[in-house]
Amino acid sequence: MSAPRYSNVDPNALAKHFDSTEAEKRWDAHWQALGLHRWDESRGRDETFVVDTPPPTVSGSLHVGHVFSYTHTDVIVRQQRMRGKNVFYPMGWDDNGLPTERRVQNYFHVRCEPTEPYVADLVLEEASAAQKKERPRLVGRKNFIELCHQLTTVDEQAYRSLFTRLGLSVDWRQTYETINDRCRKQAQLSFLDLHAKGHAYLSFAPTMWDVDFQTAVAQAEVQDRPKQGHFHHIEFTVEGQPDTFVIATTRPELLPACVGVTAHPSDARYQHLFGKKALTPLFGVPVPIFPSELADPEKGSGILMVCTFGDQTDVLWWRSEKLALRQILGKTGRLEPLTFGNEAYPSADAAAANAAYAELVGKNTEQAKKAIVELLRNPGPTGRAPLVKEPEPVNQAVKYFEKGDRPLEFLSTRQWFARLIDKKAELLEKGREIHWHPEFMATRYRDWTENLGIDWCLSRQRYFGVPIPVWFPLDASGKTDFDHPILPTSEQLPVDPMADTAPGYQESQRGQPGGFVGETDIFDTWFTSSLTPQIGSHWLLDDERHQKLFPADIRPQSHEIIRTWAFYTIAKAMLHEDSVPWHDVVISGWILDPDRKKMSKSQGNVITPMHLFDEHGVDAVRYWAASARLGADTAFDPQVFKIGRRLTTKLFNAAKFVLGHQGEVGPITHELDRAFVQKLRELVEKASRSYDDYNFAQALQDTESFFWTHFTDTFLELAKPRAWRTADEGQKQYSEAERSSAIAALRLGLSVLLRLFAPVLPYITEEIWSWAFAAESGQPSIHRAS
RNA sequence: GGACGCGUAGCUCAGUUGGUAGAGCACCGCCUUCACACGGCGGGGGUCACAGGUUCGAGUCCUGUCGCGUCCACCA
Repeated sequence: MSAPRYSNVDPNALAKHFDSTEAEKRWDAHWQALGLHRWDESRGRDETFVVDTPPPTVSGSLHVGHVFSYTHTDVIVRQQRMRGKNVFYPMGWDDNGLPTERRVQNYFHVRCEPTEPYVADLVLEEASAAQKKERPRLVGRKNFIELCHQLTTVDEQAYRSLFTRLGLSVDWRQTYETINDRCRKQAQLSFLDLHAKGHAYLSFAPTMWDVDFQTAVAQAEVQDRPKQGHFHHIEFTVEGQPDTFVIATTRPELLPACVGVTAHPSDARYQHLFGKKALTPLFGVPVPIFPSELADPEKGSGILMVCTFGDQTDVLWWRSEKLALRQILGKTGRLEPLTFGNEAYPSADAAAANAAYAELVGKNTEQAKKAIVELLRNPGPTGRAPLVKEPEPVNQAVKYFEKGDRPLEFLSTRQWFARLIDKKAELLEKGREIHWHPEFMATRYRDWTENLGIDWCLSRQRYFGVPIPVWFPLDASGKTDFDHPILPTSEQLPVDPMADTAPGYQESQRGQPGGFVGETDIFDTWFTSSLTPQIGSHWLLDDERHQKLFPADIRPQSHEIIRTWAFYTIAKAMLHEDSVPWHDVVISGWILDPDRKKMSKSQGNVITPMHLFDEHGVDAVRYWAASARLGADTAFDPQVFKIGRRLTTKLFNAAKFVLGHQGEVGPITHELDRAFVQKLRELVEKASRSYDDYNFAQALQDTESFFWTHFTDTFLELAKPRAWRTADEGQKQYSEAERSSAIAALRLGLSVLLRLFAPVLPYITEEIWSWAFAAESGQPSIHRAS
């Protein structure tokens, strides 16, 4: 048995300082040559670690928040790889949705018009200022998608170079764009599966509608914003009675859409009115007065009008009381032409009602509000003005589309939904099967799921996105038969029903009586995003691969999209395969600027990340990111980069010392050395436990603290005399055994600490590893050393 | 209005099952000794948001209050 060989370095041959930029390039190339980050598809599920990477929205803007959260994932991934796991770490680009749609429209000065035919050889450049003054060019959906590819390819490159520079150990062979053929196919397969299982349905029902984007929106895309409104106190009369009462409303313009009046059943002021009919002022429309527990006697006058539709509660009352549908608002948010005195809009005085409505028609809600207030100032049937006093300001919370500028309206439109309300119990159960990091984030999922009010509205009336793969037959009179949708086979996907012919028909039959029409709507972008685990695993396209990659191990994401991305992903996995999509969710916090505000582009406080790498070194930036606990918001603090930098420098210098000693390395026999090794062992156990719990911040802190306190400040100084083995001025002369024990302990300590630091500081640790340990261990990269 | 998180040194943050308050930065002083001045050694600095409670003992557990943040909430 030959003595093990040990490699040394000549400290004088090494650079005085660690050149991080040069090392980053060198080791990136090394890892690429080794294929270090590649997923090995031949290995089984149990030895594989699968990441459901968040596909960033490709819009060309990158900020330090990306650096922060993606580093968290990479630290976890690198640790798993060192544990011997076969890592599947893909990258997706989310180029499906409104941000891309807007950017492409702007850049090329085009508009998507699904009815436009496809132009095979369309070549467009960035539009000039002069071109942008003209009308935008109309292009078909397929051309629009191609333009999207053209533009996002550039953006993807920018993202990739940032992520590469950051040292993300992504397997770049596993990339996808959410709008590419395969993802569109998988989204449409998902729909076919939901439809076949009865989870997807078509409904003509009131849904939340954005009048600017002119599309339906889902509950998850809605946010409340404070808004100042005005209470308008309006007097109603009662049919066949002398009674009157006053309602308070912030939306007087919906008076023509009033279909009922309600108050709390125990409200003594109004009990005598229940069962009677009220007559609306100006329009003289008789509407039922009914009691409802949902009416709050404390709000306004305690009695209110129900309109189609002022808000979500109106929808509830409309359903439960089977009230009439009088929809005055059109999809553009303006009051549509209609006639009072017919069955839908009955009136005691049709002529007066139509005259009043003529003042409102064509106006938007704000304009109509002003106009109707003026009308209500005129004397009514009682001889008094229905507007009994001047409007009073009131603060209210109003629902907006998260990307919209005007309040949402409730319109009755045709939409596709996925059934979720009746599956809350199962959804909650799946949420409990998943481990949330930090744990309290599970509450957000639970609360959202428990309070879900409406099914998932899947359809959007937009142009760019994944088309809903459905056609409808037209009957002999040319009327659309929505009850018998025509679906493609899975082999035909992806399809665009506006461009592709319905199965069993000729293209010439499009729009003709007895022919067909294509569904114009596209999917909610979350419909595709909620499939990222299945997109990674090639669900329904490659069964063997799917078995090896699904469910995934971790889903990294931020907390504000628990109700959307996490929720819908859980819902999809449950509906499709009755499975969880992943076992663990790791939630990164936000980066706050020094004033504790969230960094965002719109607030102009974004710090672009690239220069941080040049200035501090990638390892130092990663150190900053990894110092933050999962779920905790962190202030942007350049001071922490400096600490990270100091750590890499110290590692560099300590390694120079430890590995600079020539000669044999003996067994660890000295008492001091054995004590050190014992402490080292305890550190490894503790840090490993932390890493296993995805608590890398704790592992880093413990390792760092040990490194400074026990290694450099204490043990290294204690071991120095023996390592040098000098006998200056009467000092003790150490034996060869004492010397070689010290060297062995120092090398062991360094090698262990390097490996504990490696997930966070991949470059400096790889650099030092290469000096000696790579040759000794036969493992050319520390990132595979266990 | 509800839920969740946070509140510890001037700043950024740790504080495991309760057991005498910690680190780094910043500040002050000393030291160029052969891994490192991108260092080392030493020092000052805190009513642990506030008020009660449990306990021999509370930064830690319980209750309440205040402040900050996030998410949610039926627009009268």
